[in-house]
Amino acid sequence: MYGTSMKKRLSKTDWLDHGLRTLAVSGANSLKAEPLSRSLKVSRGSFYWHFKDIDHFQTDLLACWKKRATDDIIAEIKKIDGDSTRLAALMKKAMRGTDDLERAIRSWATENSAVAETVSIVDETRLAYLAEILIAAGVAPSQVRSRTAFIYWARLGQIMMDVNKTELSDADIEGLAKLLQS
Amino acid sequence: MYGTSMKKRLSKTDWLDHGLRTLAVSGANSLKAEPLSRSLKVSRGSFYWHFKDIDHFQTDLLACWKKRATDDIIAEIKKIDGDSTRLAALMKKAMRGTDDLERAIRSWATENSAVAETVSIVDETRLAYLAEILIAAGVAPSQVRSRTAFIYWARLGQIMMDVNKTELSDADIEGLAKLLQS
DNA sequence: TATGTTCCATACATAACTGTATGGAACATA
DNA sequence: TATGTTCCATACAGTTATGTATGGAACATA
Repeated sequence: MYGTSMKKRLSKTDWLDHGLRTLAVSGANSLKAEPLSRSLKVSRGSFYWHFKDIDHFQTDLLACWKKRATDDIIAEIKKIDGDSTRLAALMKKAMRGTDDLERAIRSWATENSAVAETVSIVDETRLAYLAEILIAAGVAPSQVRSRTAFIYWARLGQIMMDVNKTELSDADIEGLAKLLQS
Repeated sequence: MYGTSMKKRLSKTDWLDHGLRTLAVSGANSLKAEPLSRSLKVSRGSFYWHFKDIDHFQTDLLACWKKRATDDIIAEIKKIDGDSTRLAALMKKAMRGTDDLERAIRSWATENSAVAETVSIVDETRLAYLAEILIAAGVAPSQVRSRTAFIYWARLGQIMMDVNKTELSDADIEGLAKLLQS
């Protein structure tokens, strides 16, 4: 039992999971029937049984990511009561490390308008959540919109930078958070 | 005399200019000999006369962008004396609008390590420039690194967002700049 | 206008991927 | 174990790209 599972036959979900992994690791250019089949050690017959064509596969994949991203936000919102209302706490969790899948999705969105559309919707959800945090932190209403955008952009940009040479320390984040909620 | 120039024969520079335009408009996936030749209304014979192969073309294209990006920074630095030393002034110029070429380059870098390498170098140059601005603005040395990174990330993230639904007003930027140089 | 250089068209061989059609294997269940 | 359903392999046709080889057009200059 080496590798990832020893199942003989694949489900649609198997394909989509593998698709998301591939997207994160190799980018949207690798979302093709032939290479995907190879890496799953099956023929394209399997792919074309589960999906009508590449477009449908990518559409399903995108929906899969959207649901996942949205669920994550909802889970975060449910935790808003104690600690996480503080901006610094959120930033210490979110403003660090890499996110290959997010980065790949962003890159994909640059060349695919359907992806861009979905990404835009997810952005709205996240921005709304972040705005709530700022409001709860007591940021003046007139400042909420711009600061929310600024923080969100910053995380995005951080994700797009290849290596994170500039890892933020706790003190760094506390300093920034203090500014941004003043 | 319609369209872009009526020259009969193309130079290497013509090809590279067209490459950068294509990159900005259609993304790195369109940097292929066949489509590029089509849109220039010549055969691939022209392409393969000027460039050994696709890799060499892309390498030249990347060098072209790097030089341009670096020159831009140098030009900015030369202007540091009056107005531009103020962070707000810089942000009013830089933190607005779209930048399709930059966005396409970033997306490209996600899937091509050579591109990522070059982008990383350009990032360093820009970050160093931005840090100078913050220092000149009187930001405490201990805060310079994290705030520089934060601002740079924010511009990057802004570029990666498809439409700029959240355009910053002068007041927004002045507010943010005031925070970030305090 | 003759000539060498620069640039391009065309034809060919090769590779990777798409999508379809068809037969058959694997599986669950009666 | 018989049977219908689910899943996959294989073979084929078509598309789009790469890179090379070769001949010839366009150009500058003597």
